[in-house]
Amino acid sequence: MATDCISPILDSKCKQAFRRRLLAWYAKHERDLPWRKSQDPYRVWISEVMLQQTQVETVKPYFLRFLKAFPTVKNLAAAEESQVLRLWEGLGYYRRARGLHAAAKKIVAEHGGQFPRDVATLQTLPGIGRYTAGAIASIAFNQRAPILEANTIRLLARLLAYPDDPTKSVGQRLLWAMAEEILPRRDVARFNQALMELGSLVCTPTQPKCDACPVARNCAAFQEGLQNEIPRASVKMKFTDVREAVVVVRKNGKVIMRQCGPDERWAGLWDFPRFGIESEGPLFVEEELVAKVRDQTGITAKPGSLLTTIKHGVTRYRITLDCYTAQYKSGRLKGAMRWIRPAELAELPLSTTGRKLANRIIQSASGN
DNA sequence: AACACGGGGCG
DNA sequence: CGCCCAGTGTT
Repeated sequence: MATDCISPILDSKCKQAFRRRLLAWYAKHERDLPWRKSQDPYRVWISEVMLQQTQVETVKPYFLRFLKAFPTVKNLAAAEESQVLRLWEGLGYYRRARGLHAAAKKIVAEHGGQFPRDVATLQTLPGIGRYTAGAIASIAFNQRAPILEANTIRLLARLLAYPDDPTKSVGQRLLWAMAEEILPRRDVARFNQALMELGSLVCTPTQPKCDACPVARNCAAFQEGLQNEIPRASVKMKFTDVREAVVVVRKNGKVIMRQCGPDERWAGLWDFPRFGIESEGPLFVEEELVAKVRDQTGITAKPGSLLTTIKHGVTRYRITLDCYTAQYKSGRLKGAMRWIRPAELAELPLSTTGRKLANRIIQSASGN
């Protein structure tokens, strides 16, 4: 066996056998996913961006709805950003939606509405990094471009029995090189998707189905019985607990909302007045609510009942969110704040917590 | 190299 | 409740 190979499967004969086994397996087990109906680069692009850090089952309904609203890159480029965000609502990582919209405009303006075909040019578009560029180039254009993402990191790490954290830069360098080494000359679109499919369906994070794996004989981890230890877990980020409050300030049936700025959480989405809570005890909390509502909105309001408490996580924060009502007393709205009617709430793009709250307001305004 | 960025699914 | 997910961009 050649000693300059990254792994046994990179020996050229083994490599060919590996590809053949993988493709044969994929021919049998390929899932029928909505974005596999065609190789239209627009559809591939939308799906790949939606799939960033988001599971296949979650993406399906969003993809179908999005494609119905914006069937082509021109439709997307011509859309209102708020409409794009509205269709993204609930999917998370909203910068992806803004990037998609900006990239669509750029493709129309600078590329005549035609998708770039090469990895380097694809990577100049917002929201398209090394993985997504490789995915579009290979899947839509069958270019010989490697990909590396959650499924294939795990798969390749096991094939190599790579003992360290494969998400660190050393491991990434190695695995990107391997992802390129194993690429076939043709059929790259199917090959790359087959790698991900195998990682997703067989080479799973826990309880990998090695007995059903077409390339178990190429897998160093399996040969050494290490499939449950590899890949080594990455250092986990620890959560910080924080308390936050949102306040539904009401006046003549309207509520105060604002659009989040470009450099903050939920950029482009609308939100209720929201802030951290430091004090303990209902009296001190009420005092803090009044002060922070006034500071943020310019309005003096009297806090009412605690509507609900929602727990959710954002990055490293574990947030306990208390939702209050409050009644307008005095003052004028400042900055980006707006009075919004309940009916308008339905049209604005909101975060998931914002939507939960908004639904209650819409309900109580229309129903009883 | 470390963080920020969401939210849901699953054991 | 902790881990994981078809990553990207900024610092």
